[in-house]
Amino acid sequence: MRLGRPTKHVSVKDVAARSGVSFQTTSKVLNGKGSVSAATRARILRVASDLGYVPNLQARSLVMQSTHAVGLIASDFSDHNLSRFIVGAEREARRQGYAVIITSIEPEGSSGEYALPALMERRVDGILLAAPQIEEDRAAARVLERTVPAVSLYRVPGGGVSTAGSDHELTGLLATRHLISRGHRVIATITGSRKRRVTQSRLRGYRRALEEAGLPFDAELAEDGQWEIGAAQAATVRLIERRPEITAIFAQNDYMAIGVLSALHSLGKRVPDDCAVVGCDDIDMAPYTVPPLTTIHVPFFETGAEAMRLLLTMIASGSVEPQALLLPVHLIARASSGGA
Amino acid sequence: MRLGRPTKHVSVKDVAARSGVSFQTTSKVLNGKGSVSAATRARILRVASDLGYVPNLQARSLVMQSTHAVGLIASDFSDHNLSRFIVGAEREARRQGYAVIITSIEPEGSSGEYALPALMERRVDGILLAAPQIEEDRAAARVLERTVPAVSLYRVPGGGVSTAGSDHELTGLLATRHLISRGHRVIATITGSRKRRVTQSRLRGYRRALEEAGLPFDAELAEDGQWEIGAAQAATVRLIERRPEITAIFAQNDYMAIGVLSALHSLGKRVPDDCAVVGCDDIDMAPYTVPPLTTIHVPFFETGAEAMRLLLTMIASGSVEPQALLLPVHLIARASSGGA
DNA sequence: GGCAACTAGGCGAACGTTCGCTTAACCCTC
DNA sequence: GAGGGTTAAGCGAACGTTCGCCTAGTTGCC
Repeated sequence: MRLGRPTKHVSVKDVAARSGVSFQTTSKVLNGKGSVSAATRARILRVASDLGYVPNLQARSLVMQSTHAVGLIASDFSDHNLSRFIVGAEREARRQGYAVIITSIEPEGSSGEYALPALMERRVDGILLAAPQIEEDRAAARVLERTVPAVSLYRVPGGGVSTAGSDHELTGLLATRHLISRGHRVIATITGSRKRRVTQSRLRGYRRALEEAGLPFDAELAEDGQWEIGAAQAATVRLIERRPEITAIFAQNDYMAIGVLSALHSLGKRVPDDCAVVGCDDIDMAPYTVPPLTTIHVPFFETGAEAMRLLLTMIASGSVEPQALLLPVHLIARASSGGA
Repeated sequence: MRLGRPTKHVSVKDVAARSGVSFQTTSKVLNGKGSVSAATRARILRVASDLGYVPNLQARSLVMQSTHAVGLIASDFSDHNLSRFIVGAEREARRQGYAVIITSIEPEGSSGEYALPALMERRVDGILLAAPQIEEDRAAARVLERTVPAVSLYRVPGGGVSTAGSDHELTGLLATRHLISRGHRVIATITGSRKRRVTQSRLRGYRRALEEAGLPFDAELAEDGQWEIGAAQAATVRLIERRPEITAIFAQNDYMAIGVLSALHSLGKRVPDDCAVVGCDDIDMAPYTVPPLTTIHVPFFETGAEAMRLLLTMIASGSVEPQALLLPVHLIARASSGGA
């Protein structure tokens, strides 16, 4: 049984006292700076390890004026794509010796309300934004432009903040082109939340592909699925009832595509024979849906890593010119579009 | 266009200088301590807000000897269940004004190697462990027992660390009982990694249910699916080929259950008529698989919140008696077991 | 009108670092 | 043997806070 409080932390002064030198000399040794004789250096190092010395980064960052920590503001960690992004970002940060402080914000919440001030208080060296709410948060945008380097997954009002993401228009384009090349002429689409930029970009890609093929755009073929399985399922039912001649559906993400598959199944439609389905994102479940889902691979992991890399570069260089990173996407053909 | 570096942070001294008082008095006002006249209090607050003063938590924690930050060590954020857990934990931490620093560790990595020292350097007040590797990491366990309050999702060697989790044996029991009550007699199971405790607990529940019903346990009916869709799919094929009389499969998580569904589909077996399927975890996709998946609901979100609550209580009270939190689970019957 | 009690605010120290400057001792060199 | 250069180590200050103690000035009371 343990009794009492965890052991007190040992400081550089404790190490110094035990080795009979000043604490500044100890600091020099521990940082490999200044000139210290081999004998005392060895002695100090031994004592430090004996005592279990662990440097206090709080104190260090106070004098260094840099915490080597970045903040990550996310809307919802349990979103699968977002968590891939976070994994990529965290790993890159770790590789470069940065800590990551996370704060999630509620779906309706603004980042300026809690998350941003909380991170500023902790004096993070930079901020990675992965919350779509920022697209409408002018107050937060103003703060971000002035105070700390930031990279966002979504466009920040004013455009003064760097962004990183994949080519969403290309995503819509590739998906729709694929369906057209398979001979489909009546292609419906289920979109994410309409007010989001991703949605608009992917929709633009969809329309461009139709145009290329000389097919008309029909607003009745586009339903709002709000990024949710259930909503997409309902949207699919509405779509098919309204327009039975539909032979293909492009869902703006794989989650919704799963809802589409589920709806088609319950309507007695065979996939891909009666209706083909293409999703977006390439979640790791995509190869295992029934039937396996054709989708556009979106490099979330790499986006996270690249976004973090950009952020850390900005921090290191002190540069503030906003950049816009755009990562490529590609189609993965599986059975749901008669693909493989 | 922005030019130059982000603005320098304003300190309590800056505020003091502008208000014509000592910085200590400013500190008092900002913290609501000590007695200050209404006039100067108002003046100081105005100046602070004009200058955009943001307290520096680094400096504060240096003197307070507490960072109000906790570390979270996870194996893989993109694991859906884990991210639910993290969301719950983060939200509870935020509610209580704590920051969360995340570090993930690679599948083979030990937490002692990087994650633990990194968090100790940052002087976190406590650590939440969500990495199964800890079950075999004696070195990390030793560090944890001595230095900092911790709560783990997995049992830590030595047992000196509090744990939080759901009742895994009950999980296996409920799932198997359900299948038995539906008339099944040859029930296979697909397990997670064999060396993990969860796997053993769920397996124990499975065996207990069989025993209760007077059914024999047959090792040939238990296949290792390693928590992965693909492996589960392959395992299902092996299982069905070896024992065509199987009429039900209990998968130790929903991911693997999806692999099972996919395998059964490709084998031409109808679910639930030819073979019933039950999963575990109740991921949000479970209602939308084809057919909808019967599963055991595991409260990951609540587990995260409760684990964090326990951790913060331990921190606040200075108590170190290890506790073990066990959250209840329940069955959700859907079509894959002929349920609803 | 003298003394206690309170109020408003100042001051010094501490938390654990890093950094630049100074000092003491030693070794060369002319 | 005096001067200059080098090396090893110490010292003071700073980073931005909080905290306890001290001191003037005001008020209240008998």
